[in-house]
Amino acid sequence: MPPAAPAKAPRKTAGRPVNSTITHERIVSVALEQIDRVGIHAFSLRDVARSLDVYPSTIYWHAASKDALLADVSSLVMAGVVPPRGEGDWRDWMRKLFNRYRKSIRKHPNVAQLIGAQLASNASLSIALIEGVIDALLEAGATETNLREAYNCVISAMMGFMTMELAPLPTDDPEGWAAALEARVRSVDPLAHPTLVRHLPLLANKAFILRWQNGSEVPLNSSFDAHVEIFLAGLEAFLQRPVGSGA
Amino acid sequence: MPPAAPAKAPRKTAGRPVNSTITHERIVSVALEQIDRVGIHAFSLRDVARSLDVYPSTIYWHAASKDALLADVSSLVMAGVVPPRGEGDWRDWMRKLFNRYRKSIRKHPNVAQLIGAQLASNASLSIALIEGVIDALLEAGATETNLREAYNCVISAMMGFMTMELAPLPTDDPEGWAAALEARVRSVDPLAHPTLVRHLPLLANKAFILRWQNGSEVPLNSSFDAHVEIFLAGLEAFLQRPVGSGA
DNA sequence: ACCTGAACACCGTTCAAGT
DNA sequence: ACCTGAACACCGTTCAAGT
Repeated sequence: MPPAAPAKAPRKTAGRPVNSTITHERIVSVALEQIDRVGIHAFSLRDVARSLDVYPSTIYWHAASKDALLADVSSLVMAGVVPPRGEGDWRDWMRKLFNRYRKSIRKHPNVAQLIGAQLASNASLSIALIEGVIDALLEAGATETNLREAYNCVISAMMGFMTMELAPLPTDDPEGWAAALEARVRSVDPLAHPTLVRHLPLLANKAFILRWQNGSEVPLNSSFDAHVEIFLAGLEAFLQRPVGSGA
Repeated sequence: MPPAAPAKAPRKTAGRPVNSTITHERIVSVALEQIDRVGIHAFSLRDVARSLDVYPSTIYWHAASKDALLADVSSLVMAGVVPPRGEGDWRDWMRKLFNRYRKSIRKHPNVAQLIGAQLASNASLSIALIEGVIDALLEAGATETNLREAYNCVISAMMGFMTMELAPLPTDDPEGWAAALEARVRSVDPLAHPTLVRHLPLLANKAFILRWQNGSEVPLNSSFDAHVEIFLAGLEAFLQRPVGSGA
C-alpha cells in the first residue's frame, strides 16, 4: 500500500471515486510542485502518487506516460508567455516575448530543460507562439528566402540562453563540488593563462563554466539583456542583408 | 551473474585483472557508444557493465558515479573543438569555434543535452575555451563593463542552438507521434491562423515546434549559419555601443 | 588493487481484479 | 469509469568478500 497517509485516508478501497478530485489537472499541478522542489532528475511518478495518496497505477488512468505528463507540465509553465499583438513594432513584441518567457521560466527553473527538450518537439498550445513569431518577422521584412532561418533563430534565442542559465549543477555533494570548482578556478596558473586570471574577479560565479551556483541562485540578468539586444540587432542586419545565400 | 557473455569469458573469479583492460578510458568510450545508440534517456551503467562483461559494481572502482562518468563523456566529445589562436581576426576564430563545435557534436547528437546541461557547470578541460573566448572578445573591443555579458552570450550562442536542434523527440511510438503531429499541423484552421498556414510548406519539418524529425535526421544547416551571422553582427554592435548600462 | 556477488531502495509500466 | 494491489523488468549505489 502507499506508505505515509499520516492522518486522513478518506477511502482506501477500489471503485469509482466518492469525492476525490484526482483529475488530470491536479496531477499536472502536483507534478509541477514536485519538480520545483526536487528537480527533473529526482522527479518520479511514484512521488506524485504518494502526494495524492493513490497507487502509482492510478496515474496511468489520467496520463498516458511520464513523458506525456512532463509535456503537459511544460505547457502549463508556458501558458500566457505569448504577448498579444498590441501596439508597438516587432522589436517591442519580441522583447516582450523574451522577457515574459524569462519571467515565467524563472518561477519554475527546473522546468527549463524540459521546455528546451520538449517545446522544440511538442506543439501543444504553442500555435499562438508560432504565428506570433512569423507575423513579427514578416513585419520586420522577412521574405521567403530567409523566413525559416530567422524563425529558427528566434525560437532558439528565446530558449537557448535560459536553458543554459538554469542548467542544473551536480546534485550529489553540492557545496563540496562548489568548493572544489572554486579552488580549481582560483588556482589556474597566471603564467599559462594570464587573461583568464586577470578577469577572474569579473567572471567568477557569474559566467558559464566559471560558476558554482546556477541561474536560480545567481541570475544573469545583465547578460540576458545583452543577449536580447545582440539578437535583435543581429536579426535586423540579417533581414536587411542583400539576397544571396538562402538555402 | 552478468548475462550473455556469449562465447569468451576469460576470467570470472574475483581478484586483480589478469590481462583485462577495464580502464577508465575504456569505460568512458563504451559509455559514449551506448549513448550514441540508445540516447541519454535509456543509457544505463548496467548496460555499460554488460558490454564490458563485468558486474555493475566494477564501474564504481573506476568512476565515482553515473554523473561523473557522463561529465567525462562530454569532455571526450568536446576534445579538440577550441581552435588555435592562429591567423585571422576574432570573427574568424569565433566562426571556427562555432562550426567545430557543431561538427563535433553532430558526430554524437545525443550528447548535446549533456553538454548544454554540464558544460554550463563543469570546468573539465575547457580552460582553453574560456581563455580563447576572452581573448577574442578583448580583441573585438570588449571592456570591463561588457566583457562578462559578452562572454556569457558567446557560450550560450555556441551551445544553445544545437541543444535545441538535437533535442530528442518522444521516444515511445516515434512514427505514430510523427504522424499525429504532422496531421495536427496540416489541419490548422486557415481562417484563424492565415500566416501560419501560408508559410507551412516552408517550415514543415524544418522548423522548431513544427518538425517531426530532429536535427540528426533533418539538419538545420542554413538556420545555424544564419544564427552565427546574426550573433556576430549583433555582438559587434553591442561592443561598439556607447557606455551606459553595464550592470 | 581490482573484481565478484549479493543486497538495498528505488524506478516506469502493465494488468487483472475490484466496485 | 476509476481505482486497488500485485507483479515485471528494470535502475544506481553500497559493501562485504574474494584473490
